[in-house]
Amino acid sequence: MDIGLTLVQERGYNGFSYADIAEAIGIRKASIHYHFPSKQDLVQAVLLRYRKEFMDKLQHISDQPHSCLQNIQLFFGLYRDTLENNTKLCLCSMMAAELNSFPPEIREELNMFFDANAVWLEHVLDQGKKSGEFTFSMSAMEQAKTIVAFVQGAQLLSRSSGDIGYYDSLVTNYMAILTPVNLL
Amino acid sequence: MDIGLTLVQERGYNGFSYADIAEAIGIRKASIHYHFPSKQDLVQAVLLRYRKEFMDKLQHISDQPHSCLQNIQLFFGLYRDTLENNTKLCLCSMMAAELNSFPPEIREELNMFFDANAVWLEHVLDQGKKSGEFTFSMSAMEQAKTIVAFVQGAQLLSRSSGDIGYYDSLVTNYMAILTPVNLL
DNA sequence: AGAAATCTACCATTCGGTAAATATACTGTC
DNA sequence: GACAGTATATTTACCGAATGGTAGATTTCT
Repeated sequence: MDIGLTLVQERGYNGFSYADIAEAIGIRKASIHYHFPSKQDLVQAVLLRYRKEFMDKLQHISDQPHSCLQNIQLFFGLYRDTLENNTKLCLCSMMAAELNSFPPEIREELNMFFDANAVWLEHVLDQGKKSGEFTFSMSAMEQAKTIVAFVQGAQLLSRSSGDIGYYDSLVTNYMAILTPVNLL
Repeated sequence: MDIGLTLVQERGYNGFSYADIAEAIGIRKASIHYHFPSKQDLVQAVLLRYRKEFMDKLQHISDQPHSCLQNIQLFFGLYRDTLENNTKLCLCSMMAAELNSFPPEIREELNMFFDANAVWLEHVLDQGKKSGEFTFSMSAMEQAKTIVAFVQGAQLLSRSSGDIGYYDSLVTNYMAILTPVNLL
């Protein structure tokens, strides 16, 4: 599953095969089919685990006594880590690009991931707005969704540019949008 | 090339084959290989044309006597059109997702597309800032790059959600970020 | 007649997937 | 602790279909 995850993030669902995983592990294709009968079973299991682990990471951030500003920065940091680790993309944006290769169940999984991101951000944004750390005119949920869209796009463009500094710059600029001028 | 473009936008580079195009046209595979010897030749030609046509559309917008606000809205409209047309993605974000399937030449083409988007936006933003239509603290180019990242992510998430209203909502919110409060 | 385009008929390779044999690991019994 | 029985896992050896691609004959257009 680790290797499957990496391969989807790097090449996409249609860009790797059972043979690739088998070779990476040093095992035979059929052994993988024993655990994951079809490729979609595999990717679904990987997706489920990915989403759970990502949610745990968000929860872990929430559990720490951070400021709202720090929380958002740590959120962007999670997506930066993915990019930093061999310039991978978020599994879910990768799979969202290949959406038409998947059945409805998997599509719903993807939307659950994006929604969960937005809900987590909503809380942080709501708190931060009250504390004066953030300024935005729309609702916290609307701002949250905008950030999710932004971070996915930022990751995509940064990888394409071949420079993680591109991501950092984009995030810095979005943080400037979010925070009151006098706090910069 | 039309069909090739559509197929990449809908399924991705690794999600279609020469046979798919042949069937759609009602022609044989070999006939396509006559015009485009390899699949990468095909996609490169499609990409080149796509970029050129998109630049023409941007130029056409610039040529009209629009306000800067209208220009940005028409920009978002171009990406909306793609989404509206059978929920396709921008060719370049689709290919950027599958970046590792392509040689450096194609990767550079993709970055040229994104850069050109940013440069076009930069002009509009710069003008709009001076006219008071837009408010942002960073440079026009930085805001432009942020918008490019945002619009790509917005398209991806909207298609995943299966609701073009998702895109509209995201764009509306980003426009609120860009424009002074009193002008809303 | 000559050029351009399309055709038929292939090719080797890879794809996801399966059946059946074999090997490995665990478990209760004496 | 040795042993048999049983699940678990991995293997070999396939399968049919699809992949990108090619050679050469044939058709179509100018």
